[in-house]
Amino acid sequence: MSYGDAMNARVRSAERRSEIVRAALEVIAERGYRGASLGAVAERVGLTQQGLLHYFPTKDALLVAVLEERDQWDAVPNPQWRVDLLASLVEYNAMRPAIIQTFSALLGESVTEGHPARDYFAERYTRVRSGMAAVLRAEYGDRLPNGLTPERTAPLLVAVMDGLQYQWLLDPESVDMPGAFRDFLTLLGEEG
Amino acid sequence: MSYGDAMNARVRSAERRSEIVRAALEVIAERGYRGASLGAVAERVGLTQQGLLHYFPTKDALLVAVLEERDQWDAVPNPQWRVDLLASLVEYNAMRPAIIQTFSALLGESVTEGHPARDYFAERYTRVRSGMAAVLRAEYGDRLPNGLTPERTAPLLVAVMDGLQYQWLLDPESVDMPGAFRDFLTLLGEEG
DNA sequence: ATTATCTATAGATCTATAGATAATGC
DNA sequence: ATTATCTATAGATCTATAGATAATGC
Repeated sequence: MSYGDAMNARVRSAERRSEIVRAALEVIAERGYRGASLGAVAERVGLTQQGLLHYFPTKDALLVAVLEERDQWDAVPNPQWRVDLLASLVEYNAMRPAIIQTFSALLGESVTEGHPARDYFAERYTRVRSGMAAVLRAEYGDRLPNGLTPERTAPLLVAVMDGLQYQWLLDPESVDMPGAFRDFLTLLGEEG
Repeated sequence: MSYGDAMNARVRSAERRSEIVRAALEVIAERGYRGASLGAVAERVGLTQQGLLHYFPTKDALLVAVLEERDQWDAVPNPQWRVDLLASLVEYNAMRPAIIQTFSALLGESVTEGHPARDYFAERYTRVRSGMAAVLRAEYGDRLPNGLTPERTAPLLVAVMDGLQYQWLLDPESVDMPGAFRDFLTLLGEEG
């Protein structure tokens, strides 16, 4: 008996769902959310579009699953982190263009009106900024060497990460994303 | 006779085209490029969708006009600029959420495969980075006070501008975009 | 003549619903 | 019984082409 035979229905269904989510990540990377069709996602997992709707009853439900997946994949920073771990994260990201492309495309779309991912990103950035502030405080205390507070530095840190991703996705040959990010960290760590 | 009567056909046609481009900017801000329909743009200028196609024969042709408009509106930085002019530019942007939203949405979409604005953005960032490097060199010489070269600092400067725009669009109450950008400039200007 | 605009419409999509059929699990 | 999947299809869009009509300009 194969491994597959030993699985019960619940497990198999969960696996199918995560297969579908993975396929959705790919299709969104290629075409954005609005441009991604259920049919294209379904085709990638060998289902018809209607078969896919058995697992996710609407297109928005599938997007929710994609966003939840992300929250698992890269947790919001916690104060245990140190700044040099962020540099490693950026290096790791540089090896996964597809996933970065998915979320960069979604972030861009999310600023348009009534976009289903808008609240998700707004809330996520609130959390990420305060998580980053905590990381900075744990590392430097209430003042960074350059004189700024952790709370004022956090949005800059996040902005640099996101902004570099766009430049890098558009022109990976010309933009050394991890190197540029380390340069930014150097700026933070120096005495003002 | 009214002003309108004095205009010749060429002028009137050019005005119509720029009305359409303005409407397209709005609709793209609301729905992105893929989500923007020609019909929605046409409606805003009191035309049918087919009437609009008289001025721009395809949807992509309209996008090209939108991108050209932008190049006029905010020219690529030139070395005459000083760093504090950039801070004013960011303050100016903070008064124009709609236009920032248009181009943030387009930038996000542009990283998806075969997007018609992709080459535009890739080339634009190449120009903007080298323009920014020139601005920084004019201000600081070959080394910034913090020790980085203008060429290594330019991508960071651009990333901060873009990244802050997303955070600010998603949550304008919580993000002081111009203030954060000035903080970043402080970081650049301090002795390392 | 040329320009501006309209109606009609072809041809592609896309999401979602309805309902059938086959396979799986208590 | 429930779960997985399919076919058929309604109902909305969307872009673009064809061709008519009205208005404008040499």
